[in-house]
Amino acid sequence: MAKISALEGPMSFSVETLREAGLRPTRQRISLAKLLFDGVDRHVTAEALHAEAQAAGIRVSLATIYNTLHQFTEVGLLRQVVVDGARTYFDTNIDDHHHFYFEDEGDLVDIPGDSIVVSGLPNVPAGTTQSRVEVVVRVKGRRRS
Amino acid sequence: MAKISALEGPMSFSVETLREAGLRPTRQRISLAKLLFDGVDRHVTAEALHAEAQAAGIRVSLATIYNTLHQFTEVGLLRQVVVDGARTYFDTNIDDHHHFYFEDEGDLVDIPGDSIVVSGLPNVPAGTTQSRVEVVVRVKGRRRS
DNA sequence: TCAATTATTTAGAACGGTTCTAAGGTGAAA
DNA sequence: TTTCACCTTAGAACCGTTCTAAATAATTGA
Repeated sequence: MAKISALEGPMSFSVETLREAGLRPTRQRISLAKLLFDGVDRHVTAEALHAEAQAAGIRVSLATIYNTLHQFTEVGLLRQVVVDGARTYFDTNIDDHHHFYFEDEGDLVDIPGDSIVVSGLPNVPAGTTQSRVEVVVRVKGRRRS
Repeated sequence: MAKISALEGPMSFSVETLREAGLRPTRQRISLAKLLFDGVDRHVTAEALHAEAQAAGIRVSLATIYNTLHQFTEVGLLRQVVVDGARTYFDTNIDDHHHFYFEDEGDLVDIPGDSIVVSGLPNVPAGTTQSRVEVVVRVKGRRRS
């Protein structure tokens, strides 16, 4: 109880964020939040986050990874991105922005929000509301590094 | 190229186009092509096309539906659209265009190609080539009919 | 503090769309 | 026709994801 503060890292995330979202700050959620919100925008799949947690010595089941990713998405801490039918990506950048998707590598990269402008958007049909506009720039080939 | 079936009879489309694409004009492929390229742009899932074929009295297995949809996609007769992690949509409209996706109904609708303009696209990383830009306008709620 | 209460985690089973397998069927060249 | 490469098929396998129900952990209240 008194040691929770020792788990908090140097970044902006705090256990208060979880409490405010109505989520109990459990060991698993705190550890995963630390991995995810380390200050750098990230795109993760459930499997990838699970592997990363294992490697970091965090004991957490795959079911909890899925639960946590969905709960974080529900409370607006993450955003789900669909670019590949085979798996689901979660993005720690929840601001308006778009993506490069590297088809050959299955890798997703942010395009800064103010660079792309979409104009000429039609009105949505009566009875519906626009929830968001997604632009994916699909890219083939291997990046030079 | 996109609207051949609207200009020619469905029979000549099927056989000629399949031959040119290097695909044998089998009973199954011809029947499915007739369903798909009837002159109206369509978005189908494998399961939906299978059900439609059954209803039309066409004997074809689900495996063949999948094979055929992929082969048609490879030769440029169809385009694959990813909007929902749970299933794959195939679009008979292969021209440049974008989509409305009705999240509550799982339904995909074309937005005419010339209405939306995307500007400010960044250059793709060195070593890669842009394969396509996809815009999906996600919509919530139920359309009034 | 320490039950009592409630939320969370978990292993493993189940699920659903898609792909694979290997055996039989079919189209086309000669 | 014969031949053979291509195609179709049923059913099994696959794989990411969700579900289940039992164990565990966080919180509440006295």
